[in-house]
Amino acid sequence: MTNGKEATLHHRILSDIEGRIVSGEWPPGYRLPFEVDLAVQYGCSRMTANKVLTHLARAGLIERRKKSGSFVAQPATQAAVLEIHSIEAEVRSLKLPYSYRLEKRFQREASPIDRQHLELSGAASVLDLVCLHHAGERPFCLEERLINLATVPEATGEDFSKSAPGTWLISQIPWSTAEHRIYALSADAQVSKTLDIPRGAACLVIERRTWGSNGPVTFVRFTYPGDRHALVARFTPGGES
Amino acid sequence: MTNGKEATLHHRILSDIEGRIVSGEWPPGYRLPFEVDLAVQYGCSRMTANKVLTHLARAGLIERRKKSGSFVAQPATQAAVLEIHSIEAEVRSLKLPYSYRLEKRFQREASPIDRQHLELSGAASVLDLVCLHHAGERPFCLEERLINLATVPEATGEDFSKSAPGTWLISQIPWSTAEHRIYALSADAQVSKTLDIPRGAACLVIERRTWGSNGPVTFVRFTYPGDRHALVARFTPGGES
DNA sequence: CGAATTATTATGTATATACATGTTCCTCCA
DNA sequence: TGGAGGAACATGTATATACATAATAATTCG
Repeated sequence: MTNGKEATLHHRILSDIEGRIVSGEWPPGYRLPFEVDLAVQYGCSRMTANKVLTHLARAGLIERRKKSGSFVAQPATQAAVLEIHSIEAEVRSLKLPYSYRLEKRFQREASPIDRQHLELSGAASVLDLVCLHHAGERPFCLEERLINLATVPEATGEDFSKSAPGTWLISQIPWSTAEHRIYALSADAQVSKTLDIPRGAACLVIERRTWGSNGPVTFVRFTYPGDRHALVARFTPGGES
Repeated sequence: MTNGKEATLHHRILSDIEGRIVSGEWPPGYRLPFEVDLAVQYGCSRMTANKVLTHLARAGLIERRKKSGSFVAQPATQAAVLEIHSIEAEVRSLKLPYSYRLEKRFQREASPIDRQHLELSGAASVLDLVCLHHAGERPFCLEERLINLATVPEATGEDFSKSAPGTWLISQIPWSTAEHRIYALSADAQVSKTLDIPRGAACLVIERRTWGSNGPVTFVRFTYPGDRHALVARFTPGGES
């Protein structure tokens, strides 16, 4: 990862061009040399140059147009990568003992609000869970979750009293599409009591909607005491780390 | 973009394999067929199969090990992509009139706190800006910014009274690395007055540190009234949109 | 029997080649 | 003059080939 030096031709050319772009030597809109010219310049075949340019295009650094050539792209919207770990991992990275408790567990027909959260159109059964994650003695995060039993019927047989539903779900639906909404909220009576924070204290709320290949899987809202937690997102031009 | 159908061999193979992985047919840890076998199976050359697997590896769906083969990866940490637009674009997407006002502008030697924010070790001059972004009549976002004059000396000549420093900086340093910290905070006296919200109201705070190829560029803190703003982040297994 | 050596295997990188495809530009003819 | 048609061009995709590299399996020898 420290990347002592990947001395392949591919990497050399790639990082050279990348360097020229991020340094501003080749500003947005600049037309870079044609594939054949790059090939001559770096003493490689066109295929290799093509691969590098394809790579850069996929990374969003350049745009390619037939006949016209390849151009340095305009960095339109900053796209930062938000890594979302499991809560247990988060707590442990703070070097605090982690514990988990299931507060409530209902199985019921989806209410209109449930259907809205899960983006369901018709009737469906859902599992409604409320869990509390602790870091040491103090509550760390409140988790309110809906599981769509149409796509994850196996959830009926799980009681989630010992381990959090998030980790169990990943074993069931390993690869899923997700959409997150992040906002701030003042703790109401319920939240302030559950999280043991003053009423009105700022909380960071993360809502996540998850889809598998068979449709909506789960909706979850994490509520964190705002002064005890922060999300971190990163962006590097080339991608990679 | 709607992707009517990219009927290239590459795309066919790619989406086929991707489908098997996200559907769970090939679960995490599963060893997929060797390149030569895939080549036979799809009636293509090994080079083409290799390209597809390389693509999948870059997208993080598989891991490759020499001699052993390629394996479906464990989706360790959910990595969602957070698209951060300019504030003007944000406001306009809400169909509200946007306006901008510069509140303060200082040039000074970096204080210890400035240096900490910009991750500077030695002495340096900085530009300290406070701006207010409005949506319609109401304050939408408070921007507190430090600009490192060592890397962006041109900023001295800009007064930022008409347009926000963010957009100007992008024209100076188009490609930059950035790190974001997102958290919730209760409005103190200062913030509540500036944003015209009750004291103690929850705010969403986004701090961004930016580096160019010549070092630290800027540090900025955006403070949003929490009930009026949310961030959205997405994740799709293959990447792409 | 066990350690060192060698062979095998699958991926990694690079090249030369071929043809397809979408643009642009130029030419030629009505 | 203007527009249809085609040549030129740059990228896109695919193949066959070659050799490098890393990891494992097999073999050899002290």
